[in-house]
Amino acid sequence: MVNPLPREFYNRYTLIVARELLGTRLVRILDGVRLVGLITEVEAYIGEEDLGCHAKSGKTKRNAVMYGPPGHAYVYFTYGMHWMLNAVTEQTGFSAAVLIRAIDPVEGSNIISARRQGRDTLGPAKLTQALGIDGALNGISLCDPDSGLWIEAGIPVVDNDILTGPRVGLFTVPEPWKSLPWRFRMRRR
DNA sequence: AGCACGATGCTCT
DNA sequence: GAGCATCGTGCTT
Repeated sequence: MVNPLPREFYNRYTLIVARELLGTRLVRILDGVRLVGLITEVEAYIGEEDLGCHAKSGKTKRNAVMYGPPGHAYVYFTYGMHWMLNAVTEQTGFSAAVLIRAIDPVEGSNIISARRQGRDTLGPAKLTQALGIDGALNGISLCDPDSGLWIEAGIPVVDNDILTGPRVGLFTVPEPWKSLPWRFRMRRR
């Protein structure tokens, strides 16, 4: 079954998309094998006004994908060794995205676990490493299965099972951006 | 369970 | 040259 969320899903206010991405299924075809994880934690990054967002200084070579159409993957490299996966949101020309921060493996768990050498997939760089996501996927469409990476509908998540809080790792970002509750995660069992 | 730290290289000023 | 939307290890409590 291959049924990616449609582009219109992503073409909405980023906080709505972020909230609704919780509980969806992140699907990766790696070496012909299907690896799937439930998305359990995300963060919203919204436009040039948001001083925590990569677009805060305008369009650059790195962040260009965020200015493009919604429903594409914005994958960037940081800390000298880590790849981060984002889903581009809102209309073309507006720079916004949702960072995928954690997944719960539900298909191909054995392979995911092996790729992680037994460690977890709760962290933005951990899940990209687990699923073999890197810069080669920057800019691909999340609405086209041929890309080898997409997001499908998953399980329903009620508000009561969601925790919000400030985004992680924005050490030098000024207020109020540093503390806005733009991180969403599913309550741990 | 929590904190400190080093790894490591790309991007933008 | 500074600054990173981080992770794993190793040490302390």
